[in-house]
Amino acid sequence: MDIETRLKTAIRDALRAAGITAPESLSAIVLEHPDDPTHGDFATTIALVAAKAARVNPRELAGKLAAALSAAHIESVDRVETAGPGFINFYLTTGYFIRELETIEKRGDLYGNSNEQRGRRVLVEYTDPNPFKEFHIGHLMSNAIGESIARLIASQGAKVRRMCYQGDFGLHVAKTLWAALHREAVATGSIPAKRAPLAERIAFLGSCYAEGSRAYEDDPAAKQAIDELNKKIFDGKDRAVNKLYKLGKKWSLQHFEEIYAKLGTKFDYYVLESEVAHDGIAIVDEFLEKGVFERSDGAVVFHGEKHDPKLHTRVFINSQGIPTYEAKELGLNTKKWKKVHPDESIIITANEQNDYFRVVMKALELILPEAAKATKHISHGMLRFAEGKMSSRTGNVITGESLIADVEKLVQTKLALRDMDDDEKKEAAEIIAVAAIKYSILRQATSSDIVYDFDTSISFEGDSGPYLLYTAVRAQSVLDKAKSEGVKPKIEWKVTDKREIGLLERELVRFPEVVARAASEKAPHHVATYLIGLASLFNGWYARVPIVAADDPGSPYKVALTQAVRIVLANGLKLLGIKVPDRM
RNA sequence: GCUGCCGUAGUUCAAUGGAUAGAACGGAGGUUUCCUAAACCUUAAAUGUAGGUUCGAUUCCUACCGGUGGCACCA
Repeated sequence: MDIETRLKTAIRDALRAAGITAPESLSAIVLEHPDDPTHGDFATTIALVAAKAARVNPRELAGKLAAALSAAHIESVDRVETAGPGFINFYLTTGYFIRELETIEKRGDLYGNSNEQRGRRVLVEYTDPNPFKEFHIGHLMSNAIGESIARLIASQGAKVRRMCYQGDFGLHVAKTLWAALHREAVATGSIPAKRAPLAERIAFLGSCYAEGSRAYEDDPAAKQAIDELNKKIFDGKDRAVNKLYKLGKKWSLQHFEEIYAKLGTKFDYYVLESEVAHDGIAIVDEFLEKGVFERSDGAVVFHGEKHDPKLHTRVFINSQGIPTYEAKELGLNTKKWKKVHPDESIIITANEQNDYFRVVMKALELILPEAAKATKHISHGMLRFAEGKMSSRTGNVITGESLIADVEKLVQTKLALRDMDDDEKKEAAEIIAVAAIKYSILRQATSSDIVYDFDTSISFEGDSGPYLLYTAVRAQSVLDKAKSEGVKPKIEWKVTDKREIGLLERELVRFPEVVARAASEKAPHHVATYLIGLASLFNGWYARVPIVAADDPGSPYKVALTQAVRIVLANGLKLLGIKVPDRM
């Protein structure tokens, strides 16, 4: 039984003994860590909450409960005190912390994991870039958040599967291909050769998309031509169009694969929109007959507002018979259900899709209620410029790979003076750059926007990814020194020691609790916030205390503590999808 | 117009309804014969406005103000 369960059980027993109706579920008993360490390791406000119903003085009730809790001699609890208006504070024993430190060393890279979600199957869909369009920094955001949530859930014992849904169908493809064909026709540019570097071919597609989008909005003739081309692509009967379509798609997917590798994501499933489009139509047709969908102006629509006034009408099949994003979403989700049958199906997108998802999920609820029930849409904020929204339609975007490359260059200048060879520097620069970017995304709650500014968004100091890496690397170099000087880490504690369990030890042992919370709330920023606090405590301690000294009897313990810090930092960073370089 | 989300130091972010609102950057001042100064130490600085619920509100409710997203054939 863990310490929190022991405390909560004891609190419930004490309440009952005091003649107060105690909550049946332990989760209703709230334990917190006081901000001020002199208030103990755990505190509960149960006396404040229960006092009113019982019509007693909260301070008296707290005193009564504390006396009972004291008398109960809870394992690992040193003493119980009351404070303020009726707080009950618990102080843990030295032995508790020493045993936890031993657990860290013993469990190593498994420390922080649990079996809380064993047996559950969870599917996470994220990143979702579209072939023929750029992989922009919004996709970077979805990837960082999705990857971290996947790792967090897996750390709690669930079987996690990752899915990437890529939009290879739809108007954006027609716009891009139209511009490519148009350029050839008017001889203003030609399609790059196969031998051209991939980056050049991708840039070509991006500029075609921007050109096609402008034409679609400004030129009615072009709009008509693009709509017709969209139909041709969907029908798949025009050989020339098919050939160009397949080529562009291949380039895009190849390009995305390079980025996933750099970011450290491995998908279990790739689903293309073209694979679910026909299923989507079939579903909509079937439920059109059953009355879920209706015809309107030649299109097939779902009147969301008929089910919930907060919802609105959306088109599922347009008047040309082509399925929209909505119909494809239904095809995708029924496919997920058949293929993976998850207990929980998580979809991560930008929050501009919130209202869209509410409508589509309502439709799914009427079609496949079990699947709708298991599905959870998590949205993240937008990466935006101070001046406004980023849009690939206008070409006003920052691509994922250019951002990584720019940050890498900056990191290289900082590594210049280090005594490392070029390959080592290059490898470290890539790891550090990805860490800096991912951390800047994961440090805050996923729902809020990030206003992007290269100079301030990607930080190397203070509350940043590189700070965490630097701390982990520094801890490693202390461990290396200990090894070379023959100081072996040893967790030992004698009653006669004058040392005290410090803030560093107290913070270290809270890691599993933080991970559990981050996993259940699907909120990676809890891990990020925790790691910064831990790193800061370690750095402060490091600056004050010499760790490695052969003639210091306390040295083996301090080396062991350093090792525990290194383990927890590395494990936490891994949950954020961040690797630690050997040196930096 | 209807509707969703968000307003915390100069700036970017934290804070399961609890004790003195916590960091980072930037500002001011300091630390390197010693394990990586991408570090450390000291210091000034904040809950949009008005009500309400509560023993207790940054957190919940209402209104207003400001920002941002969505609202029919894009994704």
